[in-house]
Amino acid sequence: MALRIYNTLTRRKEEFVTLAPGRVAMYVCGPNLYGPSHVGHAMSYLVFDVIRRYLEYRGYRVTHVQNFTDVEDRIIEAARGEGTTIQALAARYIDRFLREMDGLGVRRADHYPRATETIPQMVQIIQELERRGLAYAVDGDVFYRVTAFPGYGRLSGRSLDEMQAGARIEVDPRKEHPMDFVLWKAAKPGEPAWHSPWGPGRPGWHIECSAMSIAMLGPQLDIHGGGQDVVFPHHENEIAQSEGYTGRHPFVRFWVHNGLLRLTADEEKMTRHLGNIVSIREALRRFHPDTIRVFVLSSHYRSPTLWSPEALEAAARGAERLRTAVENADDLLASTARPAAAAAEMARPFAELAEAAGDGGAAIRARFEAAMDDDFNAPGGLASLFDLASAVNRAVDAAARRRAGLTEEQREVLGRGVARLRELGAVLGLRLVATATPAQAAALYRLAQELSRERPDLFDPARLRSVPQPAPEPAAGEDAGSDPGPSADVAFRPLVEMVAEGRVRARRAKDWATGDRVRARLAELGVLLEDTPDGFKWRVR
RNA sequence: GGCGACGUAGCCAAGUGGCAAGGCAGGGGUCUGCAAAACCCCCAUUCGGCGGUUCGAAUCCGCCCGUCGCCUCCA
Repeated sequence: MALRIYNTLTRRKEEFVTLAPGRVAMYVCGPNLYGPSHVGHAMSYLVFDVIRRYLEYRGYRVTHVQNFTDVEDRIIEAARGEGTTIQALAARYIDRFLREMDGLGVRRADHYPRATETIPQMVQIIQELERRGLAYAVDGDVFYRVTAFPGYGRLSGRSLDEMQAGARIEVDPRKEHPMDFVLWKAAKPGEPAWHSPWGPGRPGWHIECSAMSIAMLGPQLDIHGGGQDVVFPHHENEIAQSEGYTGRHPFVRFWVHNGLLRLTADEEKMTRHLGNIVSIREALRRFHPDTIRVFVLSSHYRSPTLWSPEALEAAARGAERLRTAVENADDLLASTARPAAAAAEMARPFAELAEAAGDGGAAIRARFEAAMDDDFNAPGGLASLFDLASAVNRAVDAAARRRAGLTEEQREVLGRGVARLRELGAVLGLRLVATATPAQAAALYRLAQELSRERPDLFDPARLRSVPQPAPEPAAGEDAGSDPGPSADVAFRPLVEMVAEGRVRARRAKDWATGDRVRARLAELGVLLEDTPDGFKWRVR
């Protein structure tokens, strides 16, 4: 079956055909670097990360370009407010942005062009537009002449007349038409400026994406992405600029726009100037990256979505379900203690798992691809993963009920099931590996200290001293701490094991009260201890 | 005001003509010292409302109600 993608330009799903066979040129509008990014940005970049991963899974070679807007009114304003330069401000937020993307598991783009590094190309484009009668200069400013570009308004589905009628802002009287937009701004005193044929100035916002995408990917793109809020005017203007300059049509084959995130039901979209945001850093402190992904992928990328505690909690439980299936299957595959048994009760779940994990028409892979081929229907793809996890769980459960080890064949089937779950999970960017947050590691260390002080007979103080102390928990406060991602695993494992083994000693002595108390304390930290016939198991929420 | 989306169980959410995926929550059971996880069973005769087209509609058409986006910086 062929991949179909909804194209904002045509308002239809269209079969995905690339300009060059097997290759995809994809440009995604990146952040303006005037401040920290929020989970609305994260949602957009997660969506395009999954699109990129799926295209690569489908065999395309994707060149993924994402820009950084590092000169713009707000950045200048923010830098001035902090008494720093736009360069220093941009450098700081780029560094932070990339760490946050890493924390979310967003794969890095192939190129991250920056507006300030593309000024000569912008000047060249503006000059050419001027030469072609598509732009005009007034007092050091240069405007785009929208009436000279026939297709203006097509992407956003509106006509110049409508927009003129609905205009709500004061129009610069120097503009020939109210919808003309600025390509180049004359510098005001004290502002960063570059030399140009029109005098010192800086680029307008829209021109940078035309210049950067043409410079990195050529005159035509396969996919250009962004949030639905940049359809107009940003992307509309990009078409006018790029096609006006290159004369090539279409500038973009597929315009892909994600729906916007809202913070609460009675508020509008999450946006920095309204202040109704949850920063990516804050989200990563509170949630496993898989939780954030499952949340985002639970609704279709074009639907508007609500960032709600209930939905995040459901996503956390869902991510945990997938992760637990992988962990439990791995544990069974790793254990060799029990004799293999090909019990009759085990035949059916293993046969069903074999089918689900295979490559036939009823297999999970086929369902996954059918969903993703239909305009990246990630909720459908995710649903198929849950069904695969259930099949894995049923096989593991059958073996557990028989208290049986696995035959070679069963081992092979289960191994294939888990491998498939990991493989398709990775296409959605899911790690399916538990990670603890720095806060959890710090709290666990305190618990271990407390226990070894109270009951040194059970919880060995010498052992605690041999465990590296985790980095202190970053203070609350937006800019505190430099690392947003979960990174505490090194110190975490020995700590959990030290505490859990002490609890084993207590339980061996039938001291259920101590055992239950320790389990409850760990649970408060998000560490779940489970007792199995083969000893304890633990996992992180 | 103009343009465009959307409205599916307690919550989140797929499904765009043939008897309503999946997740979370909830109820009952198996397992367990107690738990947890997992497994089994149950949980929308119904898809905002009213009409229409059709043998047949959540899915197509019309009207109404509600929500959201864009029209201005914005992922």
